[in-house]
Amino acid sequence: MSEKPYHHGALEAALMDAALDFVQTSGIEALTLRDLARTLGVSPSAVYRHFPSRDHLVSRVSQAARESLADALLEARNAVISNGRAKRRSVERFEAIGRAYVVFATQHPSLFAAAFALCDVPPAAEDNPSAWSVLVDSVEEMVVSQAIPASRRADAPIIAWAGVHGLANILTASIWPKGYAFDNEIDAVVTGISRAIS
Amino acid sequence: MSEKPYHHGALEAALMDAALDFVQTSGIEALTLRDLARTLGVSPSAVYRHFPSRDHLVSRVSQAARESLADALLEARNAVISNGRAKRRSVERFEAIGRAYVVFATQHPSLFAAAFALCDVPPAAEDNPSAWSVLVDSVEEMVVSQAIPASRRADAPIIAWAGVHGLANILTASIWPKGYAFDNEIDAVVTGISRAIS
DNA sequence: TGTACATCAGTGAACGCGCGTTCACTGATGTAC
DNA sequence: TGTACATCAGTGAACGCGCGTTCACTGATGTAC
Repeated sequence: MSEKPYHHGALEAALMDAALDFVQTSGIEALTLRDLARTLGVSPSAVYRHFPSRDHLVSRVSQAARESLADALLEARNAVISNGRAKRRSVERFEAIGRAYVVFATQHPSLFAAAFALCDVPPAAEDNPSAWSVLVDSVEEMVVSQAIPASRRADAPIIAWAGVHGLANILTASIWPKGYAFDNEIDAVVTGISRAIS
Repeated sequence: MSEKPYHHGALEAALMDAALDFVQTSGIEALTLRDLARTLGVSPSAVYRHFPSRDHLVSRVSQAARESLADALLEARNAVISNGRAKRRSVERFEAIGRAYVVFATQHPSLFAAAFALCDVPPAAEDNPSAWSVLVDSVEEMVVSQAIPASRRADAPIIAWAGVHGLANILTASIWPKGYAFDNEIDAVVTGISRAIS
């Protein structure tokens, strides 16, 4: 470690990394410019060279969280090795995305919450990759393979997203009703979604 | 207005009312003891006569929000006038609950968020009424009327809750994907749930 | 019914804290000739 | 290749702010006799 590690260095990237680290353990609401600067051994005002305000930083971090969720979905979808035909295969890929959505949320609850945190500053660019696009593409794949009827094309994405997003929130917000223990809530919801859109 | 409106008065109830009012417009995270006291014309320390800490107040407010959600569900369910038989009627009541859940969220987004806010202080009593109980009862009603198979009894509540909770969050968090406008997203999800559990 | 006293719901000043942001600045880096 | 200068990414002190909570207190209410 040099004494001036970021002078004319990659402070912006380091800020993003440190912010994401922090968010994973403490949540995005607790994210603080001063604490972040402290972590990197930099003065609070240095942050303003790279972000106009805390809100802009938060917006960027939130987007990064969304993109890493989307990455996880793509990875899970691409990992599916199906020995079925196109029809069966398209459904397996779709269900892999759904499962991955909930798994990501339970494994990184604070990151998941940050991804959908309310934010005054709109994102400067589109999400890349975008979880919504991954979902819509997957539905289209199922329509093409005739796994689901074309008439469900419009509604299937919102039905699917609502299901996994709801389960993800329920599981991560620790609002699970007491006395009810499901081992297979992910399976129940994902297969329920498949029935709903068939 | 007397000069000492709450001296030996109903400060606790007034605090809860004012807190719920505040939360509806500004969100529960922004709720502040000092601001609340200011609103009621009372000193900040007076609040400590009724709540050991801010977190305890927040916990109570969150529970009150959950209970008013449950009230809305019951009201919607009881308002259903069905001229069908028990089987059809039980489904109509079930779907009314689902719609009411999402409608409540869109009409009172901050209250809805407060209902499920993370909270260090656990509720002192059970929710009364409890939205989860309303849902479970409704599923049971459908099983008894043979609207859904008994084999779905265990999974139906979580499938249904996930669906409406997800849609409610998506609609109120203003994370709706741009370029997609649904008029009937509530219908799509509620009827999707019915298919999923049939 | 009146009085002495205990209880209890408030007051108001103070505490320590950490935040986001601004400002004048410094010193390293990059550039033109 | 060396030098003069502009640019730019940092520093560090300061600002105003409002928070949750504590404390010794006061004065109204309720109670026993």
